[in-house]
Amino acid sequence: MTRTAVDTRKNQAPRLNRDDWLDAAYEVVAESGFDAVRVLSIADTLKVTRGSFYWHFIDHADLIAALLQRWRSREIEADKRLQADATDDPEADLVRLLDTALAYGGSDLKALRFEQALRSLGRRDPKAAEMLAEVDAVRLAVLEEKFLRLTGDTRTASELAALIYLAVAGGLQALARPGSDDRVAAYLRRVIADYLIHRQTPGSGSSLAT
Amino acid sequence: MTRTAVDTRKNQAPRLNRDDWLDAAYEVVAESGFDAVRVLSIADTLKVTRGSFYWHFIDHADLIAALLQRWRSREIEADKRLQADATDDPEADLVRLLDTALAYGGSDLKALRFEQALRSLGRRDPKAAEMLAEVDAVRLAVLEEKFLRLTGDTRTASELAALIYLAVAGGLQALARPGSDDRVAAYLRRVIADYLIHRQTPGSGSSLAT
DNA sequence: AACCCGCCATACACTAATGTATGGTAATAT
DNA sequence: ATATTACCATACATTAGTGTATGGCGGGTT
Repeated sequence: MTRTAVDTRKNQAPRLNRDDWLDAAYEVVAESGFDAVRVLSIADTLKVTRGSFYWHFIDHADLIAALLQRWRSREIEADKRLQADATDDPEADLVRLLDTALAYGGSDLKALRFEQALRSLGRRDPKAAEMLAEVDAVRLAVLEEKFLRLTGDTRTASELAALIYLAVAGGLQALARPGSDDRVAAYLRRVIADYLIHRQTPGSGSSLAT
Repeated sequence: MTRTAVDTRKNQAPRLNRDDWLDAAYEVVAESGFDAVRVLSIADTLKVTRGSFYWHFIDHADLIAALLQRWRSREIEADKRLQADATDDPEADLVRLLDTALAYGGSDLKALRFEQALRSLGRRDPKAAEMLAEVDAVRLAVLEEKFLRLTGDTRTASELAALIYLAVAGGLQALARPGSDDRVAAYLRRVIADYLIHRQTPGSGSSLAT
């Protein structure tokens, strides 16, 4: 939302670039969904007119498409970084991945809501659906590899990977709701870790009902 | 989408009632979300003008509110029916609930997409969020009761109930995507049943990768 | 100093969508 | 038969939003 462009013009508001508009649109999507992206209202928040928009973008569709592409490339980049942090303990790696995903819901709530809005869009827009499938596949592959090294069985690995991904997806959906606090995230983290990663009856940790 | 009102007018299109409009709006929501609900376009599909709409509804907001309320009452009713079908075998009941939920995604895809759209709306609209929380609580209570009788432990029951609910929510999200077939539903059904209800390493059933 | 270019403002045309006011018509009640 | 009611059509006013055409202005270039 802050204008990132370096600008040498003295005592004047810095001029905008394409990313500034994308950042602002990102905010709107995270808060109100893709259908709420209005060129005019974004221009207002950026303190410019639509003349700026139609300089940086062809039209409204161009903005949405650029937003989707930027999201995909960033997500795939993030996944590569996660894979680089792998250790020789797949179980610990899985817990770490789980923590990242759920903290993703705690700290970077904006990114979470953006993805939820994107999934909502994916039910109508084939391009969005395709990008979601792509990113999902990359994430699933990471989980699958960990579970394979953990269990030794291909099918069990793919099933546990799918299951934990679904549970986290459902959990993040719950976390995206306004009013859910950090205790919910902690609860989810422990339950998923106990039942799906360690796969044993939980013995420690705090319940939600305290 | 078909006009349900009985009408004695000879050789003429039957006139509409409030529910006919709600049905048509329901379709739109399931296909394109709440933001796509347009009075004019619905009037077109119903082969009437907006004069009809503003007879049955105060305004656009009235339509949305009525749609939400009808959904809630129907969901709670459905839940009561499910509870009435309970047997003395909680494990079998759980599997049956799971089947219903996932077939819900297979057969009544419309209802599934409507709920997804509603969850998307719930992130902005407090009324929608409240209704979702209400229905979620009712569903969770059913699951929890089954798991309690199955495991004997209160905390384990609540945790397993939450986990299965999240997994199903995530699974339904995957099922709502265009292009997912029945094999996905069957896969989810077996994986969730094996790992969360029976809680044992799966031995039978078909993998997705065939 | 004149010029050009990147970025934005302004004004206009156009479309889509909501809501309102009013009249019409078939069925029903009186 | 007339009146009333329920339901809908028509026409209008209004607003919001997109896109386009053009002009302006600062800043770097030659």
